[in-house]
Amino acid sequence: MEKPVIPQKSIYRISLYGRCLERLHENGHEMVSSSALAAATGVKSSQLRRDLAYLGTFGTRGRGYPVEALRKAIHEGLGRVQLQPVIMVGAGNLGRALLRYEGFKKGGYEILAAFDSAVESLSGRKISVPLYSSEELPGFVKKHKVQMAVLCVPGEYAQEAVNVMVDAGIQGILNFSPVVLQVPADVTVNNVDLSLELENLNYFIRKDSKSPKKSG
Amino acid sequence: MEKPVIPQKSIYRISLYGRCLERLHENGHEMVSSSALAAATGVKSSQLRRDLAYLGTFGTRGRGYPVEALRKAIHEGLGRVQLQPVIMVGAGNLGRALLRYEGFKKGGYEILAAFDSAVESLSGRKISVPLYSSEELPGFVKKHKVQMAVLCVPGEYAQEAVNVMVDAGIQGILNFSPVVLQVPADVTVNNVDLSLELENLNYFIRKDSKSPKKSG
DNA sequence: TAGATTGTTAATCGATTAACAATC
DNA sequence: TAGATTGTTAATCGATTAACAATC
Repeated sequence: MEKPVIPQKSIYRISLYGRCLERLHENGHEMVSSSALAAATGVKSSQLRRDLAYLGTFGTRGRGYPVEALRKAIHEGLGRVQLQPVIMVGAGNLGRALLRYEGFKKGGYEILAAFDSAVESLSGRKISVPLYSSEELPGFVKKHKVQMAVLCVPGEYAQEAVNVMVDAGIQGILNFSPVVLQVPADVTVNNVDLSLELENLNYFIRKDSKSPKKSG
Repeated sequence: MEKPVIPQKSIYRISLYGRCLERLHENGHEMVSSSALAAATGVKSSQLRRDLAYLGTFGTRGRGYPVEALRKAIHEGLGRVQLQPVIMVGAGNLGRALLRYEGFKKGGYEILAAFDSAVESLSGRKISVPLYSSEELPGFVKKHKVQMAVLCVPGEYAQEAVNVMVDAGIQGILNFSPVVLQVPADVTVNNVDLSLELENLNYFIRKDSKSPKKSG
């Protein structure tokens, strides 16, 4: 038995189970069956059980899963820490917007600072975190041992910014720039491409009925 | 030969090819090989050729693909229109942020209006599009024949909002609320779950080497 | 013609699902 | 015990890739 490599899609779903278990816990539920939890997250119960099997065995046959214990096991299995530091690279419209978004903090992610190549032009804007010039990025990342970054720079500067970030030690990048990034194999990039999502929706609307399903 | 059902993942990649072809066209390239285009978008050349095969045959053996003709064929194949109207539902931090994001317009998507349940509390904010109360949504959607919406309301109101939107005739929803939405089979939902993305990154950083790849 | 590159098939790989023995 | 539900295997499905004949 080696540590299993968990597929990325399973990781997404497992996060979803975790979130759902938080709700169940708040509502006072102590046990939940795979079919109930699966229904709440929109997956098949067999898929849920298989996903959980990557992390271990937590259920009781005939009974289901203990809500709170499973929630904890999932958080542990996903390697969640109390507060994971993150930097924002690019403080244009989208970057500043995301800084104001509360959702990150809830999940345990704190945006420590933002970096932009044109700090002076942003002096009028109120930003909730310290704003630094791009040159200070490597020093900051090393000093605060930041491993994750959100990238919101215009496409033409994205690769350049990534090279600097990776050199500085960033290992995970949530990329909002509409560009395919080149990174070493030990760096993870997750892309959120808003135009692509709209384009995709546009294709599938009116194609009605038998369209292949997914969940992003 | 029936119209083929194109998998969603292929649609994403085909959009990417289209974007890359625009750049090649601007740079004066007239022909491009599957391997060059594939390299530029980070896929295997055989996958690219297979993706294109869903739309038709556009290449010349021994030569490659004509850049401009392929670009046009892709836009047509994806059913792109000059200006697709979209509404924003929810004008909180994230919603207002996305309104300011320029990227949508470039792709041919125009956000016509925003809707929020607490219009009065937003009177101080400068918003680039008309802001209406939620009650006006159904009328607006029908009047302007809007088919697509971006959803940015807090999780607890999301399903309720979706029910109204679907009733009004919305067929495609880009969902930023961290909730699994229930919709009829003829409505398409694409989820962008920012916390989930960070959680996912967090799992894969430091798991280094052999992590399974994807591109979102 | 010889070299290059497509379009397409067949082989491979991985992910989902149904099914059921184990067992509470 | 009888009924319920897990954990896991085997079957199915779909997507990726290698390979190559077709052909410019």
